[in-house]
Amino acid sequence: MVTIADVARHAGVAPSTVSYVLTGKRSISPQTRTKVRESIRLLGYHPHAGARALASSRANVVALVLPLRPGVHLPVLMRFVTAAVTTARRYDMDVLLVTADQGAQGLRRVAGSAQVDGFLVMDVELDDERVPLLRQMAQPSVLIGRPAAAKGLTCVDLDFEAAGARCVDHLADLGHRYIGFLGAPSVVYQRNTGYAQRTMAGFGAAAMRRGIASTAMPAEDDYESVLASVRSLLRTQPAMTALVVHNEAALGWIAGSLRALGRRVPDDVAVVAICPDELAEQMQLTSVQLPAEELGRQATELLVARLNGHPTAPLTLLPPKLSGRASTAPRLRRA
Amino acid sequence: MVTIADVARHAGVAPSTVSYVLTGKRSISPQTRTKVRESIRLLGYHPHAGARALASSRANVVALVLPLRPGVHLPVLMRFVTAAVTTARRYDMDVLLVTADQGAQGLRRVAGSAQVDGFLVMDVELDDERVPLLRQMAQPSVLIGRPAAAKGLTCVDLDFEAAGARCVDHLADLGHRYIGFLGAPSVVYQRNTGYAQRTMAGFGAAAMRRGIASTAMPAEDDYESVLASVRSLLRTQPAMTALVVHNEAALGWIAGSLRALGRRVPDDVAVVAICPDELAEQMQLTSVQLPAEELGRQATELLVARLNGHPTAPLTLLPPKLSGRASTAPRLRRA
DNA sequence: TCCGTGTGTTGAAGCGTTTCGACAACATTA
DNA sequence: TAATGTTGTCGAAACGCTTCAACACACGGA
Repeated sequence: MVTIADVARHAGVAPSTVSYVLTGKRSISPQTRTKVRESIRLLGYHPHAGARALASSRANVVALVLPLRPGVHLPVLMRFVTAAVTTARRYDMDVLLVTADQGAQGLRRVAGSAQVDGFLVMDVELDDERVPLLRQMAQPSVLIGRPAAAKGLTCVDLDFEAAGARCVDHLADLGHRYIGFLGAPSVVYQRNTGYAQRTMAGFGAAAMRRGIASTAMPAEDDYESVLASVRSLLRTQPAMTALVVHNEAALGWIAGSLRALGRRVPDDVAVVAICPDELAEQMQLTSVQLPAEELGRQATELLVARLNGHPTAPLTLLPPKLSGRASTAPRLRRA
Repeated sequence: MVTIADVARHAGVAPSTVSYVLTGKRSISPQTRTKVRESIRLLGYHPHAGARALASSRANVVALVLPLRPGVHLPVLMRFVTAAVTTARRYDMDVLLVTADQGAQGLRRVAGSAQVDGFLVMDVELDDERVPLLRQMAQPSVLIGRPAAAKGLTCVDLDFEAAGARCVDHLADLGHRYIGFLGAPSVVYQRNTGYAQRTMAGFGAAAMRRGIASTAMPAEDDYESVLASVRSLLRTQPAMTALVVHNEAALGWIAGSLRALGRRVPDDVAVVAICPDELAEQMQLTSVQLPAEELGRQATELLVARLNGHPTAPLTLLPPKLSGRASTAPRLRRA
């Protein structure tokens, strides 16, 4: 293995000088710098990560804590992962994978052994067992999602309340007066999942604000129950001309269910989804995006900032973005 | 930070003794061992990963090189990842994520800095640019899939030839004499993708062996072209009573296409898929499993074996397993 | 009694970095 | 001219662990 001493000898300088060239923590004359750089290139030198970690107490690795439990939408997850890895690499950091099944136990181990400098935690629940642990750890962490007690933590999330409201506003602007909401499976609400409840709340409040009648139903993820939920919505509110859907698994059956009940999209019923843009694009649905990449990138950047001692806002909420597509397109001229 | 010296002092022994208790590389008396263990617990000691890596030249981390490019089936990928992480943890190793977009460059960096002890490489192509690099690296690697030049490498793969053959045998045993094969999109074959070609080869050879007429078509992943492919198969071979499908994206449209062409599954046409078991279960298709977990586990175990200096077979082929389901179920009594 | 043998423990020397204080050499100011 | 910065480089001391050679001790056999 090529060591820093080899490089130093080859370049005719002291090892510390090589180190300073590498880290840039002291000024080095241009001549020396290029000389050292050349030696590094020639010898194919790579600093030993362990030695570096030991001496600097910085591993240049962040832990990515992934759920991997049933019910997570994998395409979204992977986009997040990609974004996190890419962003981390931009700051010369690597990513260590910690799966959630290792639990708090795993976090403690990884943190205790100084293997990582910080944590990126995905899929946080409202009262997550890991949250108290994260708070008392030496390493900083950034959470995707918002636990109930977010005090002292850094969180990144889509502003789901605003997302719910944005759907209503869009539809209201198009002239709709009776709007339905098709939500996640009811277990999700029972579990006290933050984003689902926040979306509902935002939707409801916006509807009230705009003087619009709203009706909401949960939906399971098979065709039969989607159909049942939609039927129930239409029965409750026969004048309904628009539907907001916050349920990725149900999306595929919405159009079919409506058609089965004699309504066409978008002529009889407009549809707005809250889902990854890719999915909406594929089905040509107007949608509020679930910006996985953006969340991943921002979370990683916040973590890096904290690692460098910069203060960060405790909560970063991404504003929702709506993309108009065919499922609400030609509604401007309605009564 | 609690160091090994703190533990040693607390337990009244030398630091080296603590180290030996931890690693088990020398015999330690039961009394001393429990005493040390107790101190470790009490003080909450975790060995510093960097220091350990430096001293032992073992990082206890394996790199997982993931594709993350379009076209990979994510559910399968994630199952593989989970299996790899879980298995690695069983051997006290962690997993560093390296995405393929970092390319050979990334491999070199990670390897050079001694950050990892070995590589787990997924989604290997027939002539992969990383293969020559892997061969000359100090750290061992295990590949999922088989490059053309596998010499000097350790590979794990499903025996796709046998999988193709297994489908034919199953159908032949049920009495089918005219069988169709619906493959991946044609680009996949153009790309020289190993598993696709091997499956085809196995299918064809088995059909010849059993004296069965076979017809094959590629299929793109939208409904229209699946329908077109199926129609083309039926036109070429009107007596066809069974179909082998090696195309995950097409699976959802098979039954529909057949119905559109006036054939019911399984009464008129039996269907066997080659895909993850979960998918097949969901659609009630007889299938040859794509054992993601098993591949991940085996690959990791092979890597660990190599790390410990044990010799390993250059190629591990998992035998295909067929699960009978409704799509071929009641065919035993056919003419 | 002395010698080998085996078992359990220790001290010290690394492992390859970073970083701190020191120190020349030179530039700036009083 | 002397005092005071500045800039670029160096030497050496950490960092926390593993591991090797060495040692103390108890044991059974000659």
